[in-house]
Amino acid sequence: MRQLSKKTQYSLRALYALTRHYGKGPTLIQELSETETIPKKFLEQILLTLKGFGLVHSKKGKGGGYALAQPPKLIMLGPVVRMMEGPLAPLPCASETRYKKCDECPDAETCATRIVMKEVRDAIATVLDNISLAEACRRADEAASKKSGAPSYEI
Amino acid sequence: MRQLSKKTQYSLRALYALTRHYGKGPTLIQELSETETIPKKFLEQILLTLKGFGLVHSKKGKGGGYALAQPPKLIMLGPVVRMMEGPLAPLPCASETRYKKCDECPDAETCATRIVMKEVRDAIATVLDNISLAEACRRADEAASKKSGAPSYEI
DNA sequence: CAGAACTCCACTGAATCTGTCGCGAGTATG
DNA sequence: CATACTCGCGACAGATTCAGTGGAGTTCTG
Repeated sequence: MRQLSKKTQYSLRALYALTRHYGKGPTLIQELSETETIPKKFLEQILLTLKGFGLVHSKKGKGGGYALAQPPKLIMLGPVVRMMEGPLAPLPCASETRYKKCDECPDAETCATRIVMKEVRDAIATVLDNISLAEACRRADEAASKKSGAPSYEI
Repeated sequence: MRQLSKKTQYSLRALYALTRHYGKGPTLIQELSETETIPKKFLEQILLTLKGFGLVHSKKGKGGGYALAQPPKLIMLGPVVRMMEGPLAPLPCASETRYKKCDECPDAETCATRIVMKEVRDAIATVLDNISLAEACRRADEAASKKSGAPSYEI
């Protein structure tokens, strides 16, 4: 399947950073850009998009910056990926959220490709719609602590 | 996730057609192109690629054409998609078959994105590596007979 | 008001996708 | 051998998308 775009990768990385910073006030684009090594202007664009979807909110002026609009437990990865990449399904005609008839096959119901890709979509959605930002960060921390041998720490 | 390319869609359609024709001698590019409405020259290119991977074989001259190189039961969709699209994983660093370190994250083992996308990859692979061409065609036929047998809603 | 920070829109260079063109090469048949 | 029939192969081109840049503008705090 095709790679996730940089935009999505950066989005996720930025959101993880915001998750770790949740409850501690807004974070500067500048800061996110540096800690996550994301081109600043590109990140700006991305955060703007995320804001458009209501995932984060921003504050202008001194003391401003970006913060998650909801607790990280409530933000699932599925919607985030959908925002940046479009439907999860490998084909529009296999999408649940944004179905679009494909002009190729005369009959969608009996199209073998569609049937299979619908299953793929469901598999992907099951994973992404059941992991929250908080959970993803927790797993990363878990992996880190397992690696270093040190006990875990909570979010 | 990003859409399947036309190339992959056409590949699958062509392979389904060859599956249905399996054991009945070679099929002409011309014929495949017409019945599946795929641009002929493009299809030619695609079949050549598939041949390169050993999935089909061809015969030139009169009475020539293309045919599956193996029984359709033995050809899984996973490898086909991998041939045309590259790794199934949404990120190279989450790929099993073609792992490639991503330059972004300093530590692959504790990268949250990678951990999640590895799960996505596994989910996709589970679906695609367990459905053969034969099985996919069977399901489509099943859907077709169910449709004609039990009256359902028309589009 | 000054300055910090986000907002918005346009633009560009590179890559990839989706084909198309033309001729060449191999094979069967009479 | 001649001929018709098929695939083989390399180059090329238009459209679209990606990834990133630039610059002017707006809003908020002190």
